[in-house]
Order: sequence, then structure tokens, then C-alpha cells
Amino acid sequence: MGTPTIGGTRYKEVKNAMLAALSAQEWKGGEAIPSEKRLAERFGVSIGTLRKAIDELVADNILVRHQGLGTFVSQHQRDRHFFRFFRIVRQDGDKTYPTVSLVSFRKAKATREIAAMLGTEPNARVFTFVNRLALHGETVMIDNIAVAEARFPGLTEAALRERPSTLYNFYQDSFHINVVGTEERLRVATADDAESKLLEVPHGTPLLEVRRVAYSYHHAPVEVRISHVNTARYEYVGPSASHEEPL
Amino acid sequence: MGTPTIGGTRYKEVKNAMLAALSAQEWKGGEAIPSEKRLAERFGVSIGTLRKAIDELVADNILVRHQGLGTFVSQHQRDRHFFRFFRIVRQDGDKTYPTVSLVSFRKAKATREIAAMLGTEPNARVFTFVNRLALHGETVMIDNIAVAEARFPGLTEAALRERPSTLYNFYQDSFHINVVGTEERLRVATADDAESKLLEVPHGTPLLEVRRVAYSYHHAPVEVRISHVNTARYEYVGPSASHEEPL
DNA sequence: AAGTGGTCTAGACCACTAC
DNA sequence: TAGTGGTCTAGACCACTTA
Repeated sequence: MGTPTIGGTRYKEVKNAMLAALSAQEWKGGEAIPSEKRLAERFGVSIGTLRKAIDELVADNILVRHQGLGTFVSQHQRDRHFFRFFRIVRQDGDKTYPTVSLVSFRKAKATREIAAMLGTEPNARVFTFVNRLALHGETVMIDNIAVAEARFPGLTEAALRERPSTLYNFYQDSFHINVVGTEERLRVATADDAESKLLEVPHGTPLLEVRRVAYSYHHAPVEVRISHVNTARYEYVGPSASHEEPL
Repeated sequence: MGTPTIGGTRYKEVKNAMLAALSAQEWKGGEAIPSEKRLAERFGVSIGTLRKAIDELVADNILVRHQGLGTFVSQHQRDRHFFRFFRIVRQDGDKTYPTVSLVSFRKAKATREIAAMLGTEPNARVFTFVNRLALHGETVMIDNIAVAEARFPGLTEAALRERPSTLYNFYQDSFHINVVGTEERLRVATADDAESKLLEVPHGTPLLEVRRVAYSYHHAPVEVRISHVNTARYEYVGPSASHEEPL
């Protein structure tokens, strides 16, 4: 193979070559990639080795296999792994999809903090917008979101408002950016004026703050999101740290 | 093989047989299991198939491989995956091991809620104890812990106090119980009288509440823990939802 | 040097999906 | 029926650890 990246082993080389192809949008979100046999020939490895590379990409949630159908570039929402990124559930455990509405949208310069998290230069231009999320008809969560203008050229309030699906799906379809992972930090914060109105709680009510950075391939930062959650009736589901299937 | 559990495929059967051997304490925490060659012969499968079973057990954090040395039953603390279970870090990202001190210990009947989480019958006898955790010399977190008496026969305050290592390591060494996964729910709570004294904050100060159930093999509940964290200078690190290694 | 896990091969057969 | 991924084999050679 062309060894686009030097990896210690054959299958890592194959994995990196496939990540490169994904970054170059040779295969786009939702599309099927070539069959294992064809890819094995293309990269000059046996099917077993090719499978090991794909195994890791599947473990990373970058690809999805469907027996008898093919292997596909992960798509958000449609793949029902929506709740991997949306972790707020009712305290009785009930999971529902949130109703999202856009509260504000503007262009701005990144604060030092946001720039650092986005990995851009300080003062880079960013789009910032605020979403209100409701569950069971009740506003539960306010998201403050920032993305780099350079990565989302031509993003408009109208496009955001009219997106047919989830935000990460919109990033994928309209900007060919695949969110494949996130990192989150949680702490307690309090409701400011705007939030107390939207959430219908008194000013200063303690809220759960979730600071998230979303990443694409190669851990490249895509989006920064600071969420404030009213946990009176809802809560955040943390990591499960085990994948053992029930018998 | 003896098919102790019916699994659709050979490697799942092998995996279940190995889980059974682990539950039966044939291989104990920290010990090496037999070599791949020997295990392949024992279960009557090829090495490749045996490896696939072990692959999953490693992915579940139940086994750990060391090239040239062997495959071992996961040990807490010693394996440095301590921070998989301890998720509180300073807001600047600094990670340190907590200093733990036992505040109280007693036998009691489980509340309905605790019994449900522990999977015991209502009113089952439990041990409940409280730990105070300090980071950088500052008390940051109070843990309220409950375990079933039936699973921890003869547990005493002295044994707890004198344990040489982490709690989960103590469970492993003294009761042969391996914690392999957790589930956590987070919300905002407030400091009660006892907590406000220990954490040196005013009564009613909002705290981050983490409700955790720890599981052993086959998702069997082992321990329930309700933690209250002062997030003024510390925070909770959430799931990362991606395992892609940096290049 | 001997023993371990890590990688890799070149197939085989099965189960599922679409036509 | 043809094409796909899912499982499985029976080896080979390499890299690492211990002695």
C-alpha cells in the first residue's frame, strides 16, 4: 500500500489509510464503503488483516457493519445512537428525543477559553448560538454552542433553523464533518437571567453544567458546547464503563 | 467444550466458559490465566477463536494482556485504571489520588431504593458507610456507600479502615468480588448538615450528586454509592465516547 | 533460549440481504 | 442466486519478557 501514514503494523496502516479516505470524503456519511474483499486487494493485505482495521473503526463508532448489506460510514440519528451524545433522561429512566428550538444566533470572536477548546487561534471568528431543549413539553436544558467559522463556511441562522434532523447530522450532511467522539466535564452552575426565564426557574437556581468538546477524525475539535440542565426532574447518565452483554 | 452456557457462536461459548471460571474463582484477581495455546486446547477451538473470546474480555476490562508475560485477571489500582472509576479532577485538569477517611460505619436494613439498586430483596441487611475524600488537602467529596451483607460476610469497620489499597481492590482481595463496570446518574443536590461540616461549606450549598451502581461479572450489582461533590474547584470527567488513539 | 502474546495469512463455510 | 459480512481454522513469524 501507499503508506500514507507510518504505523507500526499493517492493520494500523490500513486503518490510517481508511481514516485518510474518510477525511478526504472519498466515502461520505451514510454511504457504504467497498467490500472487504475489494479493500483487502486495494491495500494488499489479507481479509483477516483488513477486518482487524475495520474492527477498530467500528469500535471507534466511525463505521457500522450490517451483515449481508455492507459496511457504512456512521450516520447520526438514523443509527439510533443518538443517546450516545444526548445523555439527559427523566429521573425514572424514561428516554425521549428532545424538542429543540433556536433562541439566538450570531457571529463573534472566540473568547480565549473557547478558542483554546476549539483549537483555533485566539480571536478566531466563530458562530455562537443558543438552543433550548424540551423534554415531555418542559424546557430542561439550554445549550450554548460555538463552532469555528473556518470549518462551517456560510453557516446561517436560516439553515440551522431549517435543518431536518439533529445538529450532528446537519454538520455531516451540510459540511461533511463527522462527529465521532466527545469529551465532557461536569460541575454545578447557577441560572443567569436569560436561563432563568427560559427554564422558568428563579435567578440563581443551581443547574448542572456540562462542558463538551465534540471531535471529528484524528481528535480534531469541531464544536464547543456549554449546557445548563435543570435536574429537578431529569438527570445526566454517565459512562457505563463496561460493555458486557446480558445473557 | 462443556458448553456451560449456550452461546450462538464458538467464541461466545468460550467467553462464557471463561466468565464462569472467573466467577468460580478458578483464576483470581491479579493472577495470570493459562496461555492461549493451553486454553485453546482446553476449549477445543483454534487459537484465533480463543483470542477473539479473550479480545472481548479485554474490551470489557475483565482481563489484561501483557505481551511476553501472559494474560491477567484485571486488578484495580495496580493497573492504573483507577481513574476509570474515580472521575473527579481539578478544574485545570490535574489528576491526583484522593486521600480517603472513613467517617462512619454501621449495619442497617436497606431502604427500598437501595434494595432495588442492589437487586436484593426489600429490607435485606446491608452495610452502609461514609467516606470523606480529599484532593490536594481539601475535602471535596462525601461518599455514602451501601453493600449487601450477604455478599460481604463478616465485613467490619476495622477491616475497612485498615485496608491497604483502594476499596475495589479490597473487595477483590478480601471477598473475591471483581468490580468490572459502573453505571452513574448525575444531578444537583444540596449539602445537608453533616456534609456542610465535612466539606466546610454552608448548609444548602449546591453539590454535584453522583449515584453509582457498581457491577461484577454478568452485570450483578455489588455496591451502591451516592457521592456529593463540591465543584467549586473540581469537576467530573464524563464519558469520552471515542477510543481513537492520537497519531 | 524458551515461553508468552501480537500480527498476519489464505483460505473455508455460514447467515443475512437483495434481486 | 449472487454478494455481503460473521465466524473459524491451522498454521507462520515477530516482539517482548524472564532467566
